[in-house]
Amino acid sequence: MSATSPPAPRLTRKGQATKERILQVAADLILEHGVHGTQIDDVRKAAGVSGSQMTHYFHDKRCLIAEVVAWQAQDNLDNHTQPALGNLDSFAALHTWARLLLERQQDRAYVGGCQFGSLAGQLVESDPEVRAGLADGFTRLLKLFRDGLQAMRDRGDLRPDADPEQLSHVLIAAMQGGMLLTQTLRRPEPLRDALNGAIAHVETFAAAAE
Amino acid sequence: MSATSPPAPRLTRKGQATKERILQVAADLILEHGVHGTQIDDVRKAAGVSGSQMTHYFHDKRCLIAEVVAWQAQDNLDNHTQPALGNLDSFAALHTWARLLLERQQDRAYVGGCQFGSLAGQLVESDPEVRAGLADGFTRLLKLFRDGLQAMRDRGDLRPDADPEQLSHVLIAAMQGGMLLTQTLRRPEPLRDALNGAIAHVETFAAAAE
DNA sequence: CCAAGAATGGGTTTGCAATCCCATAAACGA
DNA sequence: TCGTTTATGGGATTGCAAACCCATTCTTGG
Repeated sequence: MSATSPPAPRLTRKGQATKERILQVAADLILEHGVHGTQIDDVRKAAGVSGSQMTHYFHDKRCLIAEVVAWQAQDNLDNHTQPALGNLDSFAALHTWARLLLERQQDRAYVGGCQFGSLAGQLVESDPEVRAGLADGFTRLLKLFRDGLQAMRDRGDLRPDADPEQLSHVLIAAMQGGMLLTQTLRRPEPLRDALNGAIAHVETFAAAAE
Repeated sequence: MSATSPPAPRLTRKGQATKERILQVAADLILEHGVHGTQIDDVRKAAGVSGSQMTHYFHDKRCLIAEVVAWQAQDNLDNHTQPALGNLDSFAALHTWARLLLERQQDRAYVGGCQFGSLAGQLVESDPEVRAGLADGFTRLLKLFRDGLQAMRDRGDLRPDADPEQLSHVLIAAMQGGMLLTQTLRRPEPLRDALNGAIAHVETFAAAAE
C-alpha cells in the first residue's frame, strides 16, 4: 500500500532496536529544528549510527519523514490515552486534558508546539503520501474524542442534540490553533483560552443537572 | 531594528515595483509548495527577473522569507478588513467572516490552509527574528478581533463579563486549528464546526435580548 | 557450527540551491 | 545634460545535503 519502507528486509531484534532509536532521535530533532532544519547527518550522528544505516532502514529522507509522521501520530495518541485521562469521556477528563497540555507547553517554554500538529503544518503540502499519513493521525485523534463524547451522550451527560463529531472538531481545532498561537507568541494565554472556550462550548450541551 | 533588509539602497519607483512583484510571486509559490519546497530560482523565473535581482533586493533567502512573512501578515490583515466584515464588531460580521473563510477554502479545494498560519507552522522554530515577525502578525490579527469584541461589549451586545482578549484567542485559535484540520483532511467540516463552535461560545456572552 | 543474510562503517559521488561577481543599461538628481 | 546611483543580465562559484557503494563484522536459523 505504501512505498515508505525500503524493500522491507527482515529485521532482527537488534535491527528493530536500531531503527526505533533512529526514529526516536529523528522525531526529537525534527521537533526542535523543524523538518528541513534537520539533516540526515544530524540524525545519523545523534543516533550514533553510520551513514549506510540510514539508507538501510529508511532508503531516503522522504521515507524517514513518512515514518516519523506515523511514529508521532502514534505517540500523540498514546499521550491522549494516559490513565489520568481515562477514555476522555467526562467533563473532568476534558479539564484534566487541558491542564496537562498547558503544563506541558509551559514546561517547554512554549517551544515546539504540538509535535504532531507541527509536523502537519510543515508537511501538509509537501507530498500526498505524507499528507495521507497526517490525515490518518488526525482522524484517529478525532475518533478518540468523538468516542469519548459519544459515551458521554449515551450516558446522559450530554444532551441528545450534542453532536460528538462536531464537538470533537471544536476541541481538536482549539488545541491545534491554541498550540500554534502559544508557540508563536511564547505566551500561555491563547492555548489556555482556546481550550477553556472549547470545553465551555461542550459544556453548553451538558444535560440539566439532576 | 531588523536586519532583514539589505544595506537598504534607495529604491526607484521601478525598483519598488520589481521588489513587490518578487514578493508577490514568492508568497504565491510558498503557499503552494511550502517554504523549503520553493527555491530562489523558481521565484526568480516566475517573477521574470535575473539572478542578481534576488540578491539586490533581498540579499539572501532568509531576508526574502522574512519579508514574505511581513507581506502575508499585512495581506492577512487586509483580508479581515473587507467592507463585508466592517469592524468585526457584530455577531453578523462574525458569521460572515466564518462563511467567507469556509467558501475560500472550498474554492481552493482545501489546499494551502491559512496563508499566514501555514507560514507560522513552517517557520516558528526556524529563526528568532522570523518568529518575531510571525508573532507580530498574530498580535495584530488578534487586536483586530479584540477591538471588535470590545466594541460589542461597550455597545452592550456582549455582557460585561465577556473578556474580549480571551474571546479573540478562542476565535483565532479555532480559525487556525480548523484551517489546519481542513487542509490536512481535505474536508470542510472541521473548519466549519470549529468556527461555529467558537462563535457560539462568543454568543453565550450575548446580552439578554431586549 | 556454519552458511545466508542482516547490520555496520565510512568514504565517495552527485546534484543542486544559494550566493557571489562583473558588465551593461537605465533612471535619477543637481 | 552629465555624473552618480540604481536596475538588470547572465553566468561562475561554492558549499553541503542526499544518495550511493563496497567491504567488514555480527546474527540467526538450520
